[in-house]
Amino acid sequence: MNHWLFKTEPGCFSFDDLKNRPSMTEHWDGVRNFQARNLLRDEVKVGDLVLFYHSSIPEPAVVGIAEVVREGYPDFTAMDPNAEHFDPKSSVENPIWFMVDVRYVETLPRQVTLERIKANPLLAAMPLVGRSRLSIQPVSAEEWRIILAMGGLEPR
DNA sequence: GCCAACGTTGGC
DNA sequence: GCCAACGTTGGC
Repeated sequence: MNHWLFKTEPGCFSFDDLKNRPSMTEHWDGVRNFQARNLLRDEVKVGDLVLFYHSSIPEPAVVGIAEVVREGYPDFTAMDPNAEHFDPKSSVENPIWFMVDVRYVETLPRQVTLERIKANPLLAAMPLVGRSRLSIQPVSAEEWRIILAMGGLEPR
């Protein structure tokens, strides 16, 4: 079982949006970066746990945990001319972009802000800290444990 | 709103 | 295959 960090702009799609879905699940669509695509297509598996990160806001932070409930399948929004992230090069025969489905698991009692993450030397290796713009990032078992503890949760 | 980082595109 | 131009991300 692997751990991940998924970035989203809460104005676009937030952790509360996920929680408030009747099924508490949602497609993670719209990823249009090859490195992130490769992770979604090949590495992210059912049962993997995800740190849900809010970016592009005054206080960027990890706000909760989600679980992968469906793995790597073609992102159909890439084939929809009316969708925001339509890509004419993608087709049913040759899908370029992939997505997974995630389900709400738990809200962190205390948000783990980027500021706190940067202040912790044990988290210095996270791509998040190094100005990476990667929207799907691997998280080590130790980083996972530390961030949950910083968020006020027991290890899981 | 600025700007640094960095991924993508396209001319050669 | 190089690299300059360009576009996007995302913290500040």
